[in-house]
Order: sequence, then structure tokens, then C-alpha cells
Amino acid sequence: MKNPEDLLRERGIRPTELRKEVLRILFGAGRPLSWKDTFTRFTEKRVNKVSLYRTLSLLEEKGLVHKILGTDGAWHYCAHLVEGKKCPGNHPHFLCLACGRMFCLEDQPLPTVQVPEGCVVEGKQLLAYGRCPSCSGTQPQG
Amino acid sequence: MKNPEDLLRERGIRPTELRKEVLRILFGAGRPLSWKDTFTRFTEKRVNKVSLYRTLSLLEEKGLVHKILGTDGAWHYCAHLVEGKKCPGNHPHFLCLACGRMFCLEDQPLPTVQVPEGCVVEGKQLLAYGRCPSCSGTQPQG
DNA sequence: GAGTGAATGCAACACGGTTGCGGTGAAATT
DNA sequence: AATTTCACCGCAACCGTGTTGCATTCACTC
Repeated sequence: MKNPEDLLRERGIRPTELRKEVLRILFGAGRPLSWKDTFTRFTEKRVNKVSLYRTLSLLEEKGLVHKILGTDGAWHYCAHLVEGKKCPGNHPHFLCLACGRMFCLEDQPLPTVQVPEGCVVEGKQLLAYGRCPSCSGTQPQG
Repeated sequence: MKNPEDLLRERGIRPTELRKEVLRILFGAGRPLSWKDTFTRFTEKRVNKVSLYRTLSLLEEKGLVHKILGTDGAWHYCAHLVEGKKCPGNHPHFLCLACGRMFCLEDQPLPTVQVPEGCVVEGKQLLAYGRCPSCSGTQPQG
């Protein structure tokens, strides 16, 4: 896997400490993180809230991460790797309403959506929500 | 079509003027309206913002309308009729990023989503977004 | 090392939505 | 009809997510 610095340089983004650390956090999580999730993982280093918002937006604009809107109204940013490549984001997601964690459902494609004549589709997202194994009380192993 | 008062009584909801008017607005629109959309349609009568939020939430809880989250983070409430029955909401939606209007795509079902073992799905939503015919500059008739 | 512009930090704001509480008014009871 | 009751509504204040404007700092270039 490429290190955060190289990933940033490839895209013409100046590889600052903040950006590298955010990438490390997102790749390390392996699932989409909200701004809040990311913020709380800066325990020691205390990051500025605006800088974090700007960094997440930048990474998304430059195509290094993808974002998904949760039913809680918060964007979740995802940078995990799939078969060595950055997760492309074109798949459904599952949001746990109890703990707020979001998961990528990478094995499934997004369906084709038929839109009315003249509509131009720029993107789409499919979100399932409910309870994750940890929160449903019906975990496979008891 | 039943009038708003009967619809409310059937569900054990006290049929106040505000609730009847909100239902009239939502049924009249024929597409999902945000709080803001609904608010601005009270031009003459000026409604309290909190009461409108509470009314929309109540109608949704009681199953008279369904709600969809837009990429702008705002909920859209829908109460239109399909073949004489209340629109059930289990279909994709299209959101115009330019004008903010949302449309139901009733002819299509929501796909089945395979979730990890132990996950409990309570709901799902499929949102396509982009530009509606009025905003895309590619309308069928010029 | 000086200059330059991007990146960051700070304060304040915008917007969608909620909470607490007090007043009002319609329905039920006497 | 008067009283009681309680849902409903309105007001003010607040919360969370995210943005904007501007000053400062930092890193890269020359």
C-alpha cells in the first residue's frame, strides 16, 4: 500500500501533517467515518474543527475518498482499500442507527435507476439502516 | 379521495387546522416537500416553525406520510396518492441539486440489499441526484 | 534567507432541527 | 353551562453540522 504522502502528491495535494494524519485515520478505520468520528480520533493532537472539515472536503473533491450521507444528516467519509485499490464508493452502505457506525457493502453494485425524460443523474446512493450485529442482540456467536 | 380530517381521525390524530392544512399542502404538491417548501406555502397564514416541524414528524410517525433525506441534509415529506392510495414510499427518489425539488420514482422497486450476518435492516433508501428537466437545459421540448 | 501563496486557526455565522415551558382552546365531565 | 383537562401551539433558547471571512503561520521557491 502506498503511504499517505505519496497518495497526496500523486493528486497534486500538498502533503501536510494534517492531511496525512486524516488519511491514516480513514484508511485505518476500514469503514466510513463521520467528521465527528474522525475528530474524536485526534485525541492527543487536537485538530481545529474547520481544518478538519476542509481537509475531508478536499480529499473527497480530489477523489481520494468518497462520502455517504447518513440518515442522521451527517456525511461519512471512506478511504478504505479494496483488493489493494482505493474503495470506489459505488456500492450500498449500511448505517447502524444505534451506534452510528457505517459499513460498505462492496460485494453489491448500485442498481440502475430509471429517471424521467430530461433528468440528468450525477450520482446516486443506496443506504440501508437498522442495527449492526453489536447492537441488535442477535450476534452470530451469542 | 378522503379528506384530510377523515385521514387524521382514522389514525387517532386530533384533526386540527394546522394538521389538515399541512396534509392539504402535501397531497396537493404530488411530490416530497421539505420543511422549507412547506413553510413557504403558508404565505397568508404564517405558521410557527416549531409547530410545522412537529406536525411533519407526527404525520410521519403515524404513517400518513413518508420521509426521504436529501443530499442537502434536509428531510422531504411525501403524502401524494398512487392509484387512490397513499404513496407507500418504498421506491427510489430523484433530487434536483439545482432547484431542490424531489420526485418519487414509483414505477421502480427498491433492490434487496445483502447485509452482513447479524445486521437487522429497518429501512433503506435509494436516492439519485442531478438535474431535473427544468434545470438541465435539455428539456424534451426545447 | 526573503518572498509568496497555500494551509491553518479563530470567531462568527448559517441552517436544519430540537427542547422546555407556558398559554390557549377544544373536548370531556359534571 | 361551567369546570376540568390535556393536547396542541407558540415563543425563546439551544444544539449539531457545516461554512465564511480574515488574520496568521508555515512550507516551498527563488
